[in-house]
Amino acid sequence: MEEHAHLMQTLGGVTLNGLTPISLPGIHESMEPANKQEIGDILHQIMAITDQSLDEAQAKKHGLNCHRMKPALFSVLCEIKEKTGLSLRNSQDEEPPDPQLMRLDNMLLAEGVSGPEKGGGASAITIATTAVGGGAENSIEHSDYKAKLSQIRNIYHSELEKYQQACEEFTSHVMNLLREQSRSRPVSPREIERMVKIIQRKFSSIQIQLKQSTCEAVMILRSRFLDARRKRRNFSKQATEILNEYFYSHLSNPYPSEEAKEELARKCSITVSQVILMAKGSTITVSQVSNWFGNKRIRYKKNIGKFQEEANLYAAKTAVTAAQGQHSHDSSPSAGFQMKDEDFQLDVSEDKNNLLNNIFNGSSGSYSLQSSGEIFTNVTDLNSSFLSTQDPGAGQTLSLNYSDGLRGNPLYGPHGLNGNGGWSDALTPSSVTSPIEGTSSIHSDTSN
DNA sequence: CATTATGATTGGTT
DNA sequence: AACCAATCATAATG
Repeated sequence: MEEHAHLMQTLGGVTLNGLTPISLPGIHESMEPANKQEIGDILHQIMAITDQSLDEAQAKKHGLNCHRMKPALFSVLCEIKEKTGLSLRNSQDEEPPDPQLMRLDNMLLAEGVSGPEKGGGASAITIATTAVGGGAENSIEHSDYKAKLSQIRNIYHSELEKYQQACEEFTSHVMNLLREQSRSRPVSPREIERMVKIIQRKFSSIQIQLKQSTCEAVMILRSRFLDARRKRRNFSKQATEILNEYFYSHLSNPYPSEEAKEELARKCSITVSQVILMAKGSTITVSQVSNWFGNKRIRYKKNIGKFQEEANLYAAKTAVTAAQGQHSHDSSPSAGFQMKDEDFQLDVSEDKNNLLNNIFNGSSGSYSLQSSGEIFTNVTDLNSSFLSTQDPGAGQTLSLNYSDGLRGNPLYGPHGLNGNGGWSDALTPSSVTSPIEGTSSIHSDTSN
């Protein structure tokens, strides 16, 4: 234990038995061999200090504090400190608001993560969603999104709180420590302040990390949900079935009214949820129906030939549906709902022949062509199909280029399609007679 | 991995 | 406001 005393004495930088208080720079110069040994001991003790228990250290500290020379030593320390001029003027580095942090903050605020409580939390999202579609129907995804977002929010807040608490704790701890130390060494309030600042900076960097990862999470969530509008999910088979049925049965005027759209949407959704997946939230909205018809119209018009098969299929299908009770499957192999492709092809060629005959024999068919324009288009169609004219580049709406002859059957051609790139406003009554309900008559025609 | 199909978006038109 | 035409982006397909 004497060694302790020794240590303390020498640690003060002064030899307590000497009267010269300050001899720091020249400590070795005045060293005698005996002292060397002493120094070695001291160093050894210093090295071993970490192995000492807290109590031991505390005791030592206490010993130091109670040392009679302590005030003198303290003043010496003050002096040294003054001299070294470590006046820490570098504490004026007022942190500039860090653009990155501001960016993060802004974003978190905008996303409703760091903003006010849950109520208006998803304001940005609400705007985004309502701007997209009908705004009402995508409430499923929306609520899902909201749930996930509030989850992120909660995590964020709890983490943030944790950090803040830890920071506070640590800061007060350090301050206490410094205050305690200020008894044995000079610690200016400014120094404490600086220390606190350093701590806070450290913690704020952790916070930035938190904010960053939160932002990331939100972004991911966003791209998962909101930008899922860009993410295309194919409609179910049944849904496209229904839509196609409507489209081809109203081929002369494929513009469903608002009510019709609603009904279609409903039907599609119901069918979907009933048959395939109730969960997936695969409900089809009115705007989706509108999109579908928009796409369909334009794509149909653009390349009618490509859709002939489909057209015939659905026409036949609706015909069959319409003529349910009848026994009209005498020669027609396409009586079933799911007819095979070859059967269908056969049917098509047969139809074509019929049509050819009808046209070239003076159009004595049972279906009445509406206008000269229709005849024109039909004939053109046939010609092009026979000549196998391949001009896919022609974007003109008038040139109805068929990709191959077989599909060129204009039987269910665009009766209402005029040459100007739009469906002529075929009125409903006419459509009732010929192209739509006419499909049933056509069917009887083909089966004859 | 290239191509096609298809739902969604955008910008302009009527 | 509905629609068209072009375009985007992704799913399905070969």
